[in-house]
Amino acid sequence: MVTISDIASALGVTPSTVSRALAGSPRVKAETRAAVDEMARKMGYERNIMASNLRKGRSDIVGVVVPLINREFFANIIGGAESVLNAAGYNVLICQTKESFESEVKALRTLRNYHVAAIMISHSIESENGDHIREIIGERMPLVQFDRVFPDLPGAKIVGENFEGAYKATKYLIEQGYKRIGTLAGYMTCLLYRERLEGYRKAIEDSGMEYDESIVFHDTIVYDKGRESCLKAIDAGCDALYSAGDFSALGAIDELKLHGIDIPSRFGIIGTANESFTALMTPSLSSLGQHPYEMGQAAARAFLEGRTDTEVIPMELLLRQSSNRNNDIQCQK
Amino acid sequence: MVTISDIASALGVTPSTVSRALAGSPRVKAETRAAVDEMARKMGYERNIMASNLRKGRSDIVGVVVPLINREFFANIIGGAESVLNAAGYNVLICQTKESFESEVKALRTLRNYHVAAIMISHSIESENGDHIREIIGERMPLVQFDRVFPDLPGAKIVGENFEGAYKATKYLIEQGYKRIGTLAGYMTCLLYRERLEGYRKAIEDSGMEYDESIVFHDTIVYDKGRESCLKAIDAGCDALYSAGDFSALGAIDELKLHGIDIPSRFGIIGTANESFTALMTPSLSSLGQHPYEMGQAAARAFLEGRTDTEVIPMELLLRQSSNRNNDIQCQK
DNA sequence: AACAAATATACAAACGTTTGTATTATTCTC
DNA sequence: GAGAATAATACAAACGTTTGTATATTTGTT
Repeated sequence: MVTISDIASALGVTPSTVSRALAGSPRVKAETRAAVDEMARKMGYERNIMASNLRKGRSDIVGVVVPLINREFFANIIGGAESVLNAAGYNVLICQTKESFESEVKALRTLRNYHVAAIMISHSIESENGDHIREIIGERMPLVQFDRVFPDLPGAKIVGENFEGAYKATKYLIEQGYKRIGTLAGYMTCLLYRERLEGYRKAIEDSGMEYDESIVFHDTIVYDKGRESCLKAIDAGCDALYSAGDFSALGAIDELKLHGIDIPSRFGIIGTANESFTALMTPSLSSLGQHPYEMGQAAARAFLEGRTDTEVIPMELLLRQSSNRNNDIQCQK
Repeated sequence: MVTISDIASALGVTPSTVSRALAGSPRVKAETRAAVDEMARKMGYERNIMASNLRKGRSDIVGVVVPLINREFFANIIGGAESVLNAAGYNVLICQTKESFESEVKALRTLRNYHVAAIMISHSIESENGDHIREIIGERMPLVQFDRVFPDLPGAKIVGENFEGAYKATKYLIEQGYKRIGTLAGYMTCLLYRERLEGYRKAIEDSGMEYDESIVFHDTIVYDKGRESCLKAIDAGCDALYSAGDFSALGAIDELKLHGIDIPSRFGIIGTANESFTALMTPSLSSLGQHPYEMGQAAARAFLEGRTDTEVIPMELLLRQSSNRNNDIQCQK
């Protein structure tokens, strides 16, 4: 590996001059800089980032911790964050926790050992509070939380418009004439699911219906749970569901198909997250879309600008067949 | 930040002893080691990986370069690689090229500057050969290529069973009684698409059909191209397509629906990659499934074991509705 | 008890940068 | 052309580890 010292001795100058030349410092003469650049190119020099970071006492790595990397939602968040961070000269180290608390602790430790420039995290389902995060990253490391956030932690937060979104989705089901609307509500340890549930509740109550605990299905976010809870919902006389996730909505649809219950004429359903399969299935699944790419960008910008406020990213109700009882919309992709 | 020197002075020993104690070296007395561990824990010490790596002249980061992170196929490869690498004490730095040659060069440079332990790459579509890879990473950096590989580069290669897979898929369409089978063939700059095309060709010729260039559609791997080429295929009298990708197959299906051509009775289609939407759409799309998770694991193991051979991962034909003309299979998920 | 062998720790250099300070070379002013 | 001001470069320490060698301590042998 060729170092700045190699370049320095090749040119008969000192490493410090080479370092400054490569950094474009005005303290080195233009012709010297040119000579250094030329020699660096010729010798195939590439700066050792570790050494550089060590000396500078900082890193150009931003650590991103997500529950699952193969969820489109998170993959797109990472993509958005990456685009902004790369442009600002940062690299992204991705850790996935697979929804495990233990993995999350391990990931945070690793990132801390790298002395990363910042940590961006969406916590795992198993994490009930942010104590471990606070404890591991300390006071000085910039922290940005996105999507799943612990409100009591310091630092910026980028969240979806969960309350309003769930309100809109539920309201829409009501307007379509569905009479008994349940919800697949997700994990109550996560603020965002609590908010969605509140939005659902408000919509129900605002339209004079009764909020009925017996058709609120908790912890329902994966496919199997969706099927299971849908069966209970059918038995409880529901004719619609607002699901706080797309995968549970998918399970519900398969369960409905199994029972020969037509969607959307006899049963309506709206999911959340706008995973790409929602548009492709039959019937296509209406979904409360997030904007993950923008969310990732916002998280990155919050770090770059040193902000510590909470930013709310709008959610958009994407209407497809699964909730189109009155057949009054053109189905979009 | 607390360093080994802090621990050392707190205990009245030298940093070297602390370093050895923490590394579990037999050169330090058991009680000293215990004291050091205790003090490290008490002071909240975490090793500075940058300094460690710099001194040791090596890194515990493995760089993974993929075209797109939000493709399930690649996300699962990353997941597989990560599981093996994490267990071996490595961390994974992910770069996505978005199919751009320029980004690929930049990513490789970055990883080289980090002096990563190894580079695992699936090259972008724009990369026509591996010269830039060879040039940037030099002789000494371990290289593992997966899925999209340049055969002339040194190092391990993990590839799908492309020829056999495409052969199987095409053969199956023939056995279902389709008479004029075209192919959405992908990019001929990629070896894997050339191999799939060869498999298709062999299957066609083996069954006494004529290999017809006019129904081989190149560069067809994204949705829009799939639609476009499918239209041409219809005009050319095709009644089936083997698509080297799932997204192009999806486009084709939408085009067929638009023309009211029933699938699978009047037109059969099989895609490749087993993206999860294939099982969810209607009609569900038969697909030549890869095993990306296993592929990622294999790539990681090839690096860990220092292998430089080529490993072939089987492909599995997943039969669903889109090719089920004779209605002779139970549709699986 | 004296010496060798072993064990345990200390010393110091090194990894490749960056950067504050010191030194030398150049330009300007009168 | 002497002195001041400025520009350009050199020197050296530092970032936090690791590790080869040297030193000090303990143990074992006769």
